Amino acid sequence: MTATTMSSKRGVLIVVVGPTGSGKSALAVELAKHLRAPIISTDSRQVFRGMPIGTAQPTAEELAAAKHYFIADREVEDDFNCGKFEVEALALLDKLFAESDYVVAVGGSGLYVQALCEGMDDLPDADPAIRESLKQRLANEGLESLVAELRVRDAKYAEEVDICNPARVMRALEVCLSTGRPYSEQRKGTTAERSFNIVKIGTEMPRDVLYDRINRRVDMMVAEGLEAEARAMYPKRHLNALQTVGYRELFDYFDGECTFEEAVELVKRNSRRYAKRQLTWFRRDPHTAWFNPNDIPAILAHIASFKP
RNA sequence: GGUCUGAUGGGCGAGUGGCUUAACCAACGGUCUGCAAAACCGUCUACAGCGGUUCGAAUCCGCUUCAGACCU
Repeated sequence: MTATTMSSKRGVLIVVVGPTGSGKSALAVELAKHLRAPIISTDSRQVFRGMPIGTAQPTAEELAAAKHYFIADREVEDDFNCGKFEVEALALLDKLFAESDYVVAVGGSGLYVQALCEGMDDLPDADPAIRESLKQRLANEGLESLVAELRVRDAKYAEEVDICNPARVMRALEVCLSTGRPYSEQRKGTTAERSFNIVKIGTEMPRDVLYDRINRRVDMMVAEGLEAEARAMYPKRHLNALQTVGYRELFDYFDGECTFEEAVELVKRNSRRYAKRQLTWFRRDPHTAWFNPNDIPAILAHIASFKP
């Protein structure tokens, strides 16, 4: 990014990414305090109310230290996705940058970060009726049937999708059906222009240290009352918001499918796997500079090179 | 000292001469454009050691080492 393009921008969005349990939230608060910046969350689960422990939402202390957005500000019944997030977050940033040179974004949802920084193509939300019928067909006719239809409606995309992945096949079909046009034709893959500069910071640490932190954090969640939180959500377990590590495993325990101890072990394992997937996602972005999350001076120095 | 049993990849655990990548778990790598903490894909070829029998041995025989059980 050149100095001339930078000078036309309104401010700097500091995007903190990294695997779960790597200290993103705490780092974000530190940066927010130093830069007098608000924080917006790029986490697909922390947006919901009623699940503060299992999703490791910022603590009351952290929330008091900086203004947070997209934290526990909607119900689990509400539809939310990366597309909605992009629209709402951009509108919010427009206001925030009117008052602050810096805004910090933190969260572990790679797709949300992508939506915020690169933008999503203009594709429709899922039509509930279409999605439901596709789910039925998947259950009744199998994935092959859906793949066959995709070949007819969008041969190009059928060639490149992972045809073993029902979620991808269904989404493509869903877009074809709701727009009457091939999915691949509408998927531009272009990177949106943003009115602010973006600095991406990744939190990095040795794998064994990370895993140890994750394991201990799960134990802490249990100590803080994860079970009761999950039990309160049990009646809503079919909602997408509850398809979340830390809850699904306890739902299985409530259903008598495993012991409590086994459920907790699974929460740990699935958190580790989630962390690994996050790393795979975030490592791919060459714009991310990786730091030890405790090395605030180095991180601030890096940010300073992107003055608004 | 003697007898017996066992020794399989990080773990568990099949497989008793000739497709076995056993399976599973963990771990690791990867994919990713509206359910993304989701949904997927891939990798990890071991048989305690040595020698022998055989066209061919994880599988049969002998010795060695180790572990366990039992006997004196």
